Amino acid sequence: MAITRNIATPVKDPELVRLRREQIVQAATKLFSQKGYHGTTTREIARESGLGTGTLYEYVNSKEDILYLVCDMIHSQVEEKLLPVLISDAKVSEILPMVLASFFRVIDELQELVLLIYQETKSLPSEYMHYVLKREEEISNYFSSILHSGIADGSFSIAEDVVLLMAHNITVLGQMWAFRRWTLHRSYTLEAFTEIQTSLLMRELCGI
Amino acid sequence: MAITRNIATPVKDPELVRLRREQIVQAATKLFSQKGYHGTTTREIARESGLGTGTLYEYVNSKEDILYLVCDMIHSQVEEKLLPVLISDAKVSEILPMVLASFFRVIDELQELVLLIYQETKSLPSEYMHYVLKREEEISNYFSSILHSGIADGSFSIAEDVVLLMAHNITVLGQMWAFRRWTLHRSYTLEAFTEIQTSLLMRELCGI
Amino acid sequence: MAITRNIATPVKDPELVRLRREQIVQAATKLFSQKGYHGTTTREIARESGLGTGTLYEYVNSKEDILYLVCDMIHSQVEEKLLPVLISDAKVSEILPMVLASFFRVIDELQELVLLIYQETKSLPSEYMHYVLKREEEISNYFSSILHSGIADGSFSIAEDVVLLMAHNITVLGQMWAFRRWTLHRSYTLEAFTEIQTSLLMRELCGI
Amino acid sequence: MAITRNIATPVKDPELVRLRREQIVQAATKLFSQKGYHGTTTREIARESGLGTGTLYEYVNSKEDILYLVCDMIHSQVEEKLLPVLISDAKVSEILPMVLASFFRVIDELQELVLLIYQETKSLPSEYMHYVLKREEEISNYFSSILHSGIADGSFSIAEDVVLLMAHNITVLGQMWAFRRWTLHRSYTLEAFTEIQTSLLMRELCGI
DNA sequence: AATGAATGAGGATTCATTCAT
DNA sequence: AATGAATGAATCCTCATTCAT
Repeated sequence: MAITRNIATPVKDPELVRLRREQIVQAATKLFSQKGYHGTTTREIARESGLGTGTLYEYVNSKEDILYLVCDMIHSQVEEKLLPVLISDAKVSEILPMVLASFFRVIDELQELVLLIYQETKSLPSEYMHYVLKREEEISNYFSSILHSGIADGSFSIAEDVVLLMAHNITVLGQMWAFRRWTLHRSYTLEAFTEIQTSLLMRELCGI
Repeated sequence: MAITRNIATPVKDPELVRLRREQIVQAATKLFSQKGYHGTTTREIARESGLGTGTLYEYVNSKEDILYLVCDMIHSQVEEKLLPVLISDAKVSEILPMVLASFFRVIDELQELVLLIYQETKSLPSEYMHYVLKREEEISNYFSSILHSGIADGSFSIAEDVVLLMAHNITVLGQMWAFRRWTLHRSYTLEAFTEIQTSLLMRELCGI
Repeated sequence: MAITRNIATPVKDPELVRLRREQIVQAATKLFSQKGYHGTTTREIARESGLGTGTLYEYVNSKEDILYLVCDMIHSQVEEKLLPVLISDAKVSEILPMVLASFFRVIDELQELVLLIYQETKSLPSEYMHYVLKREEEISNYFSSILHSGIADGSFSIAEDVVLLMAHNITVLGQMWAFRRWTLHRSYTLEAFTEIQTSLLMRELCGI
Repeated sequence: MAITRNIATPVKDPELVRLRREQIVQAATKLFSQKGYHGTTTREIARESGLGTGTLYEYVNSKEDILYLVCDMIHSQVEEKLLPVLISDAKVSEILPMVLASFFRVIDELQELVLLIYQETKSLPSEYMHYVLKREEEISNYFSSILHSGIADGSFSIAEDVVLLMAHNITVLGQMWAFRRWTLHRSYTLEAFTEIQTSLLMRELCGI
């Protein structure tokens, strides 16, 4: 379960808080994607959320809070789409390609948001950054654990100390589909991209 | 030869322009790395450059110009450090590891700057972005051409249509050393990182 | 009914908008008269209006907007003072002297403002200028219609194609009382000025 | 002979000063006409003059000096074109229409400049304004003296105390051709304008 | 709980003028 | 006498945040 930073609010009803923050995050996500964090004003976020300028600040203490909530939400979405596949009880060597395919598909669907995270994380105050990076790391961890299982059952022939790096490689190569899209989409479909990356990875893992 | 966007200036002596812009870029690079593009004021850049507020604007037309110059300079530095190795006339299968080592070393040295590019390119107006992305692509192209040679002389056994993607993979995995440093540097030294990435790559390339 | 350019504002209560803009216009009018448009800063206008710097910009989008509002208001004042006389149902040959007297009196009262319009209209962006010139023309039109009636009922013996020019002459000779005041006020009282101009005009009109 | 304010210069050769100031005034006149006084920078004036930024300030002490020189030059041009006609020794009643025709023609030729004076005189510091207004008044004086002669020889039947005002009227109605041109030129040619204004004036003067 | 008007610190940019060469 | 690089005070405008209603 992901650790999430608490954000203070004077509003008592927690369900209402959840609802309003959802409105805010949805609006902010849209605007940040279009115009960037710095290019978006809190007024715009309020309007897009359907809230008053003041109301926004009942549910959030600063613009940075909003960015944090957005980042948090994006990670949740990635995880949410990834988890079902991870739980499957197929053989490891079969799971990995499936997970990769899901992962790349998620990235493809959430392109704008992945981009957003890459570009705006550094705008967060460092205390928030901690949380966001933690979430980011969790994704790598999924791949790590698959790799470990694969080594354990003999499917993969790589050294233990390579695992961590490979997990990062996978994560970053997936995200690359979002942040290098202008170039990559010209030459590859998502399917081609997925197939090539998967087969390259299998060559690394199986030495074939 | 890199195409570079011309930036208008009323100053006539081109040598002086070069000199002052160097001061400006150096100051801006430092400040942007520390506080981000949006977190840095033009006044700070001027002061750090040792110029008056007005003088800054004799050499640059906007804050965005400065960011562009910074990006441009960073790419130049990467290329400058990369080129000597690329020119070497060793066998392709020997060149690649050398190039990788150089590339990763450059990234390591210019960490802050690579990070900077990743985070701030999107703050450029689109006309500038064009140039910056072009430069970025040139780096991938170096790797592409090495891969092509390797295929040609039989050193590498990969399909032609995989080349482009692999070149991007290499570029991004290198840059990852900068933008995931907080995690990676905890577990790997630059040397270990280089060695693992190289060997993984050779497995992909040679099918061993 | 005068067409007036709409100026966007985020403030919702139209009555408040009216009130605040009135404050702003009053302050700006005073300052522009004293120091000219370019010599007045937006901060000064804000302070003189009793508003914060930021508040000013809730009711106005630029300094040019303020100038526009000032011009608009001046024309409204001139018209407001002129209309009662125009509506009177006296004979045309009697109305004209009355209208002239009113017109010159208005100019005398609003001297500074008339001057202001003459000097600063050209500082408006062309889209605004359109509106201001339209308003200006309306004043000439009042005189035109009086002259036409006079011709129709035989009071005035001038050709139809002279009417327009005479209307302009009247307008400009009136405004002259404001923009040549330094010289004229030395030699004539408003009453003398009015009497002479009126009698000269009647000679033109009646050929006497 | 017009009194002209002296402007200090470190340059010794008076002929050179005259030459350079001519360049400056010509450049400034063009630019002020196009973009207004405030919209024109001293740098632009220097460039258009073919001088260096610094050189400009060898011949002029401030931007206001330039405006003054421009105003002065415009008045000289008006006078220069007007004088030949004034000297003529025809009968007064014949001279006036000729003078009017010349005056209106000059205004027509120098439209932009007349406009310029109207709009920018107030930008002058008050000490300069004095001189400019004096020059302006001289033009009225020409008309005054013609009117006086006409009264003296019985051509005109108007009271002495009307003369001054009529002289101003004439001046302003002429200038109107420049500053109301957008409206007037739509309805009248210069010739028609001249003819109507002249005949209206003769009605005033001769009571016919 | 909701609102939106009010605020002022802060930021990018301009430009008349100076002065060393 | 000519130059043009250097300057910083000044300006318009923005926007995150607050607070009275």
